[in-house]
Amino acid sequence: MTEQSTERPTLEAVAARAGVSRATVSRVVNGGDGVREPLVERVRQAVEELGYVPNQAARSLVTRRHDAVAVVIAEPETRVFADPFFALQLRGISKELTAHDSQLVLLLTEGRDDHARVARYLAGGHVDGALVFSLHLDDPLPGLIRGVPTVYGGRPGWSDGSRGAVYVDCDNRGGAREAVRHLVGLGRRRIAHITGALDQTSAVDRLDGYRDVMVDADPKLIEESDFSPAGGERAMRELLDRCPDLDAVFAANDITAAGALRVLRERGRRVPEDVAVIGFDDMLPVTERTDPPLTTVRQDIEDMGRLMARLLLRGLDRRTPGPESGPAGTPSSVVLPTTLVRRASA
Amino acid sequence: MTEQSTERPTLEAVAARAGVSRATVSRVVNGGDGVREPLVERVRQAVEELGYVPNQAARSLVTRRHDAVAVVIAEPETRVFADPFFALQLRGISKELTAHDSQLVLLLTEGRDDHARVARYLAGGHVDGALVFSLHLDDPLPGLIRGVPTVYGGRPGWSDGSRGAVYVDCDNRGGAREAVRHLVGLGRRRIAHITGALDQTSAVDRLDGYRDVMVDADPKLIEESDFSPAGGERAMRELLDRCPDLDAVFAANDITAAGALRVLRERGRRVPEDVAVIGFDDMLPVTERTDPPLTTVRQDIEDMGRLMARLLLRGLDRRTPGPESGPAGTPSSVVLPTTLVRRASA
DNA sequence: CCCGTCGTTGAGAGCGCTCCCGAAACGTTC
DNA sequence: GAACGTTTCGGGAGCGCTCTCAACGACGGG
Repeated sequence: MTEQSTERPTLEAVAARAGVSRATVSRVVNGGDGVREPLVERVRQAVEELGYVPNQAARSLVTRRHDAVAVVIAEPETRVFADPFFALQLRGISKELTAHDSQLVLLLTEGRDDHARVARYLAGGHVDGALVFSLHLDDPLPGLIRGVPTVYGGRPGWSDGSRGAVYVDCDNRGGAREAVRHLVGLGRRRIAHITGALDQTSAVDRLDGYRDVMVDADPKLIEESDFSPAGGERAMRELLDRCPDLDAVFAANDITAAGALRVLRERGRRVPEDVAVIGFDDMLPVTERTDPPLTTVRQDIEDMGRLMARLLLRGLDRRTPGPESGPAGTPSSVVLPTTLVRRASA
Repeated sequence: MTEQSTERPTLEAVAARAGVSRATVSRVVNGGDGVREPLVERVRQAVEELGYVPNQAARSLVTRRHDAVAVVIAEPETRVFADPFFALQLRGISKELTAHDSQLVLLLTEGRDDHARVARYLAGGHVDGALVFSLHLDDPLPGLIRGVPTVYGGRPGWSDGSRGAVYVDCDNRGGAREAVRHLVGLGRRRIAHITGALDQTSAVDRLDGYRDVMVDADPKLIEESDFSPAGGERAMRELLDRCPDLDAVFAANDITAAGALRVLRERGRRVPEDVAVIGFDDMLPVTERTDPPLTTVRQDIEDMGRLMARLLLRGLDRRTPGPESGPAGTPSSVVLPTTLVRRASA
């Protein structure tokens, strides 16, 4: 490991070199308003020569800002690693934070009762805000988060109507409706649905969308699953046994659909001739590699991440100016549209 | 967004409440050595009552420690999201850091020339150390990192012999040897190899391992690829066209192997009867879902992450005690063993 | 009985920065 | 030309913490 470099220069050192006061250097470093041009130049040069970098610790000690936000991923392992969902979202978040010179502190919960640790960290005031992925109805985390501006990824599912929580989600219900309508448009009548894990609002919303179109659907056409490939396979087998006459399947996400496709092939059903299949998410590595390529409902996951970060940062900015900028400053939730991507499977 | 909570208590406040000095409270908060038991108790209670949490900024200002390490992922998008490699490694790192009360600051590079930003951040002394994934031979990042203890994920590939860099890697070469030997043991003679991206040491090492066993291999049996599913498909087609008599394939990783399997099926070759296939990594979501299930070389990715963090933290501890603990304190690189996991494909 | 020693506590300096405020320099206006 | 803004800059306090050092008893040995 490389050795620690020599002593880092301080504001004081820069001031001395530029022949000005600490205060002036500080002003220049923070934008340079109210400092005359020649001085600005002199200070800039001194900063350059000494390779000065502000000490963030000293800075946050007085400003009480940290230029850092926490990203909390409180999912059980399964989903996090089964599909690149979070990776994409992180990418979006990272881009937005970088653009605002903020750092990303990643908190992964380890096991069931690790929430307290995360809550304590957030309460400790080490970050300016938090982006929380907590899509499960029974998740205790939201209740534990106090005193930290928070934006949720996906509509949180607590019972008392998401009491003013800010979240970013995609139009799960609308997207599901569009998918099922498309199947109807193809002349399919026995359209099955493999649900996601119903302790997540996304799964519930997609099911609702399905029901919106299939108002008098045969309940036997609905099989509960869990967003996993194995779950998709299981559900597909179940459905085929129960309703051999089904002619279409709307799966709650792509990897579930991929599992369904495997079972359909195994059972000798042709896709899309015998059974049309539609997924959800449009995870490219999945949808483009299935056989046949998967028709699906696209949501722009990276964009959701970016938007979450933007909402949070905006809320943070709002609390700086003026005394009590009021609730007008708090941003509200956003629901992003989805689009149907037609490939070969439906 | 929830409102910021009220003013946080300071050391001073705790001291006042416990009727002791700031120094004593500090001692108790940091372990309590050299403070008599009754006082410790009184302070502990005051801390509890006020809900005191140390201000990390103030603390690092004087200690120059941050209890945070940066994780730098400088991969182009493709690989990061194609397989859950980094997600698993992050999990391992996170576990180890959590156990040492350190935070994880995630830095994703955005695009080609974002290295400077990362280098600047690391040089800024905001973190105690860095874990860097930079597996490409031409990556400028390692050269830019100065003055921050760093552990690399995967053997860095710079030309001048990894000048003392500390890294954690798996035994790519040995694992490849074992895989190819296994194929030989199955009686296969025309064993092809689909390489990974050869600007990464892991790909080079696996190729070397293949060559170790196939000392006089027909060069036509080696096809260069890039670790991607699409690349695997392309390479497999190429190989089948060039060497129709091949009876086995060792692919540089699992998703490449999955691509190869698709092409083999498409071309009517039975696996493993006509062509045996082995992958590398043992990414469960991939290997267990291919048809047939994939024989592969397992590396414990999460463990690699954990080990990287442990190495870094150990190096950090070493620099605290005594004046000049010397180079004996610097940890050295680790190469983890691999194991062959037999499934149906070979 | 005095003095050195040890263990325990508190006072105070200072980490590097921001920001308030007052001084200085420079117009502007009547 | 005096009185009064208006910038522009520096002085200095202080953010919350750690850590050195001195003070202070208690205690045992000479």
